[in-house]
Amino acid sequence: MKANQNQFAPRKVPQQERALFTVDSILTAARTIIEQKGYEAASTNHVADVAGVSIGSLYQYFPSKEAIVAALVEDAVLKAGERTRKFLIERMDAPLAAGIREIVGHLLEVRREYGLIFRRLAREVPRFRSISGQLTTEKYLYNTIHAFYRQHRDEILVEDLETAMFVLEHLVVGAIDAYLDNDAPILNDAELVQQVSDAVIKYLTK
Amino acid sequence: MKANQNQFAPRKVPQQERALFTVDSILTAARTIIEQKGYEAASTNHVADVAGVSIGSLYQYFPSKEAIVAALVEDAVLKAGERTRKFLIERMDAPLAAGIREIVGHLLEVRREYGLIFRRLAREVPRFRSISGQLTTEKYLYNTIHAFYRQHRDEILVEDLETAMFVLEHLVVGAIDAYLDNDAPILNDAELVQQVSDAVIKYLTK
DNA sequence: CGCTAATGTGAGAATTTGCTCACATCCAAC
DNA sequence: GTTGGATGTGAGCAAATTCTCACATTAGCG
Repeated sequence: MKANQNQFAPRKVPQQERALFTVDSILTAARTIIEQKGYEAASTNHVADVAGVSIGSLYQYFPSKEAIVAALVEDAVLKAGERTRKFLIERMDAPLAAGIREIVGHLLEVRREYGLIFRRLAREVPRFRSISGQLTTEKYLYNTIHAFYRQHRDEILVEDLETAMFVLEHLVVGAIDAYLDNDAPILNDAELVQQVSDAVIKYLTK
Repeated sequence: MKANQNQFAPRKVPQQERALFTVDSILTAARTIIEQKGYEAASTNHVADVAGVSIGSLYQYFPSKEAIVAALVEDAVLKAGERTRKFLIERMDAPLAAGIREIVGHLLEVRREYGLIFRRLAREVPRFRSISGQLTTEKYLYNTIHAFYRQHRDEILVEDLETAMFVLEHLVVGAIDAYLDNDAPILNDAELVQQVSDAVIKYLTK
């Protein structure tokens, strides 16, 4: 029995170029619709319509609606994760305060680009909460950030670094997401990064 | 023309006691289902079923599925808001640090009780984002919290209090919501309140 | 009791959803 | 050019969903 066949695995791997284009159109359409109107609005027929392909083509490559979403999440997690990982490694030797400011700024960028997918899908669809809960950029990068903090362990006054990291992670992401969600923000990117970084730095070192 | 008739307004106001009970059953059922299985699972038939009333009764009092949800949101906003407002007024003269710790603790309680409704509905259903975006407990209480901070203006080093409040609000709520969402938290209530309060206090006063 | 309005019922109409399948078209290799 | 597999199509099925409506039941009141 092939019980191990991932239920989200693509049905067919595109081999010709036009097939690749089809798959890409579907993913892009799905992402656009979900970002703009939410998961509910992303019916398979609508996705196929926006993608400019027939519903049949859609089901040729994706076994179910959820498989499309799973592909989106996976893509976002991988890309955002990899990008942040590289960024962090480059900054590994930066001074604590400057490093934190850069990291927060970078996180804002990444959340702006991929955040909607994470937020919408991870929270709207309970089913995906577990996926992104385990794979969310932050957890994926736990080790890297942990390493950065350990690098500056002597400057950090907080006793329990693990607990602090949990709080910090959600403090930062919470503020960034709220800022991005806000239609009429009372501050701009630079100010947000400044304030959030300040809070993090003070929390860790004072 | 009655164009101003709220699209979420109840169709009929219950007058007899059994009708009140019916309405209440519907709201309770809807709330339970949404909290446990999310918005998608709360089909009108299912809600009526769980409530123990017929689908016809449901539509006698609520013009649409969204009207039920709107009623839930409104109720949560009002109750949570009023509760927090009273709490804050009582604490208005508390010392800054102690006051903040109590406020964060209170916010954790309130979010635990009503947060699922806010989070699920506000984020899952784009349509309700605007409602709760304007009515969310925090904004509703903006003035009260602002007054508390002004009470301690001399201890607070942050220059722009409005900006700081925006950041703080989402910092705190972000961390609390993440904590409540987390299935296997690495800290407990007291520790969370302690850490979050610490961050707030340091951010404001150092 | 008898009457009326309030309340409750649930089959099913109308629509939407995810998804299939029989068929048409395209491409690459010989 | 022919052939076979890869790709694309869209009518339409089955199930689910929102909501209506004609009717049944109940409560309150003279």
